[in-house]
Amino acid sequence: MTVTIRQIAEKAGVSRGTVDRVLNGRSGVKPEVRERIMEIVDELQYVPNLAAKALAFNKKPVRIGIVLPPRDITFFEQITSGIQAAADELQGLGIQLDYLYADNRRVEAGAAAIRQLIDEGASGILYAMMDDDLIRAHIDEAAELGIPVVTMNSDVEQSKRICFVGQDLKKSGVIAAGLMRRMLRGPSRVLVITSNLQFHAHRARVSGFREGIAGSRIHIEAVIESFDRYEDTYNKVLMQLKSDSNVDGIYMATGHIGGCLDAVRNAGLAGKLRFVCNDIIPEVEEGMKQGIIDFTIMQNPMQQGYRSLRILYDLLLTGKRPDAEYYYTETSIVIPESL
Amino acid sequence: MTVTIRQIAEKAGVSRGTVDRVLNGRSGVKPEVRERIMEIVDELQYVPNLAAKALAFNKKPVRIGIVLPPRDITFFEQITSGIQAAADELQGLGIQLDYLYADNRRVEAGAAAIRQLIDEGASGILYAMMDDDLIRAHIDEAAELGIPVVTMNSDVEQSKRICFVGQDLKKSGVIAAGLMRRMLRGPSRVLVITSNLQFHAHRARVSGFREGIAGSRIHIEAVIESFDRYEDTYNKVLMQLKSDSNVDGIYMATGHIGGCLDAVRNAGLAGKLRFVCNDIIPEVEEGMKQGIIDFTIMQNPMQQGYRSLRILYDLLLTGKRPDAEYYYTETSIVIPESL
DNA sequence: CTGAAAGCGCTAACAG
DNA sequence: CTGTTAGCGCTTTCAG
Repeated sequence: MTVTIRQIAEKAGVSRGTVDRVLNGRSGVKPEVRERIMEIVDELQYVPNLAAKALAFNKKPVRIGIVLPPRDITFFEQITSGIQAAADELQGLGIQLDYLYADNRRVEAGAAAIRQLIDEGASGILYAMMDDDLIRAHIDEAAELGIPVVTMNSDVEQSKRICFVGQDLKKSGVIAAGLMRRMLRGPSRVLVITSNLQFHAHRARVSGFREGIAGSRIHIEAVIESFDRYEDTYNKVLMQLKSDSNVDGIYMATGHIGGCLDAVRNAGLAGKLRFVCNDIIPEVEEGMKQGIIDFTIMQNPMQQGYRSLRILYDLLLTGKRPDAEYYYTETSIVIPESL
Repeated sequence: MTVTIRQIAEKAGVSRGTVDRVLNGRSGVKPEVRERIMEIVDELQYVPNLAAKALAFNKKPVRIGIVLPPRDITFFEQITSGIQAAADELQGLGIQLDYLYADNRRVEAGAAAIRQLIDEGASGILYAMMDDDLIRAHIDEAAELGIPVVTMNSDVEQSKRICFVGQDLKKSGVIAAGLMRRMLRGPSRVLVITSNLQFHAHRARVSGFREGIAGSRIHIEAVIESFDRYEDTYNKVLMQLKSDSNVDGIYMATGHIGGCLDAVRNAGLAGKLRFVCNDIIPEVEEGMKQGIIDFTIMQNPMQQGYRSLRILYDLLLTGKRPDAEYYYTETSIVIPESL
């Protein structure tokens, strides 16, 4: 028989109201009573009934605020669809979602969104935008007020967020190396392209790649910093390919994929060198179809959205704290046939 | 404002009991009243509240029976863990799970399990065992009694099961071909190994592979039927490898992977030919570590378990019918680094 | 064929 | 500090 709050109350000789107070850490219970109740709870292995809880919450649903970049950024659509999937499952289980879209190039916009959610009395926040001191301060403020914040997709480091859900950048670098090793079996030279080595996040993939090729006969010819711009990427890669005729592969860790592909095309090397990159955007699909890109490595963005919301829900409704500070979503190897 | 059963009742001038009867298709409501209520339901876009429903069901939980092969088959552990994950989320939401482990080599055992669940009054059944006429008959019987059956992992074709959740065999063959193409760029010959071409399920991967290599310079040297046995596999593959010195790759569609790996080893070809197989079992991990196997293709078995239970839950508790007859779980490409 | 009422387990507001 | 009570929305039994 499943144990209820009422049984605990009877066994402890108190009312269920009191048990509820103890269970939810509300103040106003004599310490000794609290302790006795806790003992009984442990002993009976009480597990709260979700349906009952959710139903009771229906009067005043738990509000979860979601801060996202503008809707037109396609990458986030997938994340949003994951959030939506979780929301569908959680439909009618005592929550209400408030979406806030903020300009992701202005930190003030992100901060303002958090502020707004705090003011409106949100119970939890899902934040998927850039890292910055101002943002950090706002997240910490929410945390102080007891509003848990989950960062998603890109972390806000050193903040009081409850956990981060996103990709394992280093792992994707290691996988890229594994793929290269399978395609380039003899002594060979590869180019690694990244945005900006000053950022930890960008270095992670490159260092994973380095680790991954250790012990193989693959040599990194150069690491090119492209700063995410088409021009820089195109020019630097093209120059390298022209000056150096023995490049066997390219690992595009981060940066402007279009610029890189064009450089390969104009160097007349399309399909002649092995090419591994990340994520799937139209340019990548195109490049795969043309046989320029061999593999792309994906971080299940749907899963990111799904997990983030679930974590917040579980914390808010069942009190279950996330079991880790970092939740890495599945890293998968993709070829067009596997989509 | 969310609309409730009570509002519908008021608007229709009846009691909530009557609305409930209509909503759940129970008999004993005058046709005209039923119709009027249905109209209002549509008009108001009524969505039942899950928490309330689940809570009410708590008196007499919906019982879902799960028929699985014996616990010691490791492959099924992953499926079970997926079922468990769904069960955890559904904890306290009005269901109760009954696991039944049956000998998967005896159809009578599977049939008896279904019979038992029917007799014990299960509301839904998850079936993950072999296909057979006797099984089909039992599934159909359950279906007639209004007990939905979901087949998982391997389908029971032409039965009245509500849907099937499993892998897309053909797709995995196509992916295998895509991987081979990326590793074997020149004219090359591959061996395809399968269990038994008489079965549709086994032919599917092979035909997917054939499709996938179309237009490439890969040629299928031979399709070997191994009948899942170590001996057959070992002997046939070894013989082929010895008699034929120009095999560049092996696609192990189904069969005894251990036998095949040993044949490759003893032919002195470990690491010298490209090798793609399916799933991940200890032998495969070993083969990957030794550099014999390049890629393995996986069908997320956890997802199978998770989805299956969710589908049954949604059907039973919210009345949402599965949107498709076939649910294919994600097919993913795996190398050791990506695990 | 239909209505009324009790109850699923928990929360919250109000007394005391 | 603690007990009581009235719901949350739906199902189910018992009358009528």
